[in-house]
Amino acid sequence: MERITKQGTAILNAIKAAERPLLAQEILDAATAEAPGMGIATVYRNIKSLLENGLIGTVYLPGENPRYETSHHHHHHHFHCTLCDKVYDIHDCPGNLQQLAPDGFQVNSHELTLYGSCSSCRLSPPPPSA
Amino acid sequence: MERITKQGTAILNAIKAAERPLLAQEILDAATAEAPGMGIATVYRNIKSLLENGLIGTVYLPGENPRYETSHHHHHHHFHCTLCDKVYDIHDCPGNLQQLAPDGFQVNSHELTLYGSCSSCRLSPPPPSA
DNA sequence: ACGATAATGATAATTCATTATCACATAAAC
DNA sequence: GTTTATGTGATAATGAATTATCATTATCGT
Repeated sequence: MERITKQGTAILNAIKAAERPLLAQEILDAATAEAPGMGIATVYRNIKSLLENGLIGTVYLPGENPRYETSHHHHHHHFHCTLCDKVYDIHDCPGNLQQLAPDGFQVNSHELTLYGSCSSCRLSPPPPSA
Repeated sequence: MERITKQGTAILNAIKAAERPLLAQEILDAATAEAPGMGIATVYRNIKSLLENGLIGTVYLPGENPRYETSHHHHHHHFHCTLCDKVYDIHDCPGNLQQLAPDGFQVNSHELTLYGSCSSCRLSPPPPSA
């Protein structure tokens, strides 16, 4: 990916604008608004390139496909809205959790996912089967 | 799965004895000791049945295939040893995490995974590429 | 022990996300 | 504007986990 294309630009713009981790399909949906007609293969090609360049990072949540967001260099967690399925960044952290582990176990890092309803869904819930 | 078979018994025994969540392949490995020659299809068939009967539950960790453990009816978390890749139950919990979410977000539940080295790996580390 | 039928083992098929292929379009260097 | 090679779009292929198929085996009520 050495050349600047409107598809590549749209993909990076979409990821940056979202300010939350997006699935490959969500990236396609968002970027298509700026570059109509683009395909999912282009999304995967650009994701791969952006990951290699360190511009974006991968977010894994339990039982879900990977999501991608702009590289944050600070520790953070995620909130998964069970109504709209959007995932938001949480910039707070419970801190050191060494205390939770049994004796003899050393905790080096942790991943935390919160589940519930996001602000916009609490104001106007999405239709049940959407 | 209405009949009692030595394969089915071996599978449930393996899951119970482990006292930690196992991958389908780990269940096969463990159950094969009690019922030699069994295949992975039998493991999946029995997992499905045990899930339907509520005897076991599914554990999803970020970026990993599902694991299975005996149904606990209490809230708990998991510790993933990055040296041996075993996953252990953690029976402690940081408690209510509503405070971490932004205003307007409601937290209903959470998932926490701790990463580090388990007690047995700290005593005798496994070979690097195992 | 017999018979009906559910479970198994081996393997093919499926599913679904991701990657490769290739003809065509299009950046960018000249 | 022309040239050259990279990027794209459409789609086939791949990889890996899971499920279906089917002939055979084994459970269990009789």
